[in-house]
Amino acid sequence: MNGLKRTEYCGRIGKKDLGNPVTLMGWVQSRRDHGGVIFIDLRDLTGIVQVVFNPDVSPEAHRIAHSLKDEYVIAVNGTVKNRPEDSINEKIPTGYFEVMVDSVKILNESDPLPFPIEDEIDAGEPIRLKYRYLDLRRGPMRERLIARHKLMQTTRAFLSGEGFFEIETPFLTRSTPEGARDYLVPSRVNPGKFYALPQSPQLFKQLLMVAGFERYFQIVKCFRDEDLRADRQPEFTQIDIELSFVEAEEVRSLTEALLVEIFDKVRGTHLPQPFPVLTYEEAMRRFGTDKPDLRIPWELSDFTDLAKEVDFKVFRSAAENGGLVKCLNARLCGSLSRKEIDDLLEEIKPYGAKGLAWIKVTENGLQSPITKFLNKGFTEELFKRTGASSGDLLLFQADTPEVVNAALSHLRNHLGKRMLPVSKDDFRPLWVVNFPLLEYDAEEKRYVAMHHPFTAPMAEDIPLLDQEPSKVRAQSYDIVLNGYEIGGGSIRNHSREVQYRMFSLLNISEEEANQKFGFLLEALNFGAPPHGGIALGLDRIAMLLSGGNSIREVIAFPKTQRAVCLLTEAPSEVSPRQLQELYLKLIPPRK
RNA sequence: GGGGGCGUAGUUAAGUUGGUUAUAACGCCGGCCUGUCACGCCGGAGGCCGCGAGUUCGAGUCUCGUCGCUCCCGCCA
Repeated sequence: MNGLKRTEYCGRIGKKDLGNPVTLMGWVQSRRDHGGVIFIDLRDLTGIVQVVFNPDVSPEAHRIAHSLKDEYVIAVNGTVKNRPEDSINEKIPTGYFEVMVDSVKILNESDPLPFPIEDEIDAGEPIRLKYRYLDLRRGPMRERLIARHKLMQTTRAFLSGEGFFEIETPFLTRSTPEGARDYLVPSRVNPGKFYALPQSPQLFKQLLMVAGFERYFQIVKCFRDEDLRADRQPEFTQIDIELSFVEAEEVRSLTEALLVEIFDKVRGTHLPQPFPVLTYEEAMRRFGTDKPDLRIPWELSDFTDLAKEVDFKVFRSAAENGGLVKCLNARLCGSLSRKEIDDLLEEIKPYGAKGLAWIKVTENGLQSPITKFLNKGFTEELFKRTGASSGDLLLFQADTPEVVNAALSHLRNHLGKRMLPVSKDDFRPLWVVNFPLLEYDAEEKRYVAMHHPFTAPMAEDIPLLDQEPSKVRAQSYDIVLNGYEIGGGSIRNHSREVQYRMFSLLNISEEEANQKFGFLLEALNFGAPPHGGIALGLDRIAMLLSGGNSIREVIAFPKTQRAVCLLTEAPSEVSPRQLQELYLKLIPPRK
């Protein structure tokens, strides 16, 4: 840069600089050439300031300014001046000042851009991802990544202050059964063997508890080779926490304090404590989901008992065959037209819904195609259980419990966000606790762990492990915010016996358990303290903090839904030589 | 694995019942302009209508297939 030294940032030019010489460096945001005087908005990390090239002040600088184009990188020397009174720009923080340029140096040129560097942009996501380094020059992207930085720094400061140690764990580790599909890494020095990238540092953090660190945390990448969603990337970041000598309540109150601190420090939002705590059973009953969005003040009510008595076949057969009949009271949605209500069925078909029964509550009574089937007892209870009043819309599902809950909770979210003033500045956290320890996997014909296989059952449910495994509740907890699961954890099994019982319920023999998890099981034999922890989804928290709809917006270099990086074009083919070194041979994909 | 939406200049979009040379805005290139800040004015270039078949005298438009992006279901302990 020929010994040039920047003396101030563009966004920080102010009264203090008036009359002083400054050297600024940055990018050409825009050029306004009046034939005579030329204005440039110069941008750096901190903002923009107008720099002025006047041929009467410096003919040489003015000549160079003619050749400047968008996103050229330049250094300017000049003097800070007040703008003429009629030229003040109130829209930018430096709008009262400008820099009259004496000399300018072009540090680098730029090709014409694929899209403009502006806050509001209408370019599509693919082009933004291909040129992510340009997309990240835009103010909103910069702010989101800076907020993410603050989130990480706040977390580190808070947890360090609480006596936690940040300890790294391996990325090249062993593949274990259960859970998500692993990303595998072939080992060159061990032909035919593979590492797996961790789905989470779960086992290592438990080993750190056995090692006596008592309080561990890590901000760490995790890898899961599963299909992507707006809130799911194949590599994502967790705030991973584990503590010894604690029970669930302590992990929860620590997590609450951390989240309160994060929301305060990063966006100045106060989260009221304590967070509500719902059992899994209660969440499913009242909201039909284990991650309800509490910004929507609607609940479900159960009519399965009464449905057995009514003359409406859809209701009665569901109720008699182990299904559920539930109702969502979409308050004040009675204004929806017949067609709008019919269209709702399309919304819930993906969840297996086959129909949608509805009742409008009007001042003149109930209006519905199904009231003629309902007996008096049913309609009386209708008001009691749903709290319905005039103007409300009651939506019914009668089907298997899974379909009923999925469909109604989707309608609750869908209609709630459409009909209610649900704000992204409104944050409603809650805990959902005591999930079932196990769920039956019909495909594999065995139980699988709902959280993970190291989760401890609730002490009072241990007797049920043999008779009714599906009724056993876990000492587990999810933290939910505005309909997103932003974290989950549990108290772990520190007893080797209980851990073996868990494996046997999962249909994993003692021999297999020893082979695959032997290192953990053995560690439990050497004075493992009672311990538990939680993992928070940093990307999702960052997304919610910045009001986004996708975690891609808070990840510097995210992947597309096909798990491709449009910037680097990863994944890519590799050379035959690389494959040979790894003793790998490709099999063409089945058609 | 399945369902929905989208794919047309560099970018974002329009494009009628299938019909002449595929439009517009921004951007880009050239010229003019000494107080603009979405600067303004004049002129110009720029197209594999995602790709491939098919129907048709004729396809951006209709059909089938395929690829890509996206949202969702399954999947994600």
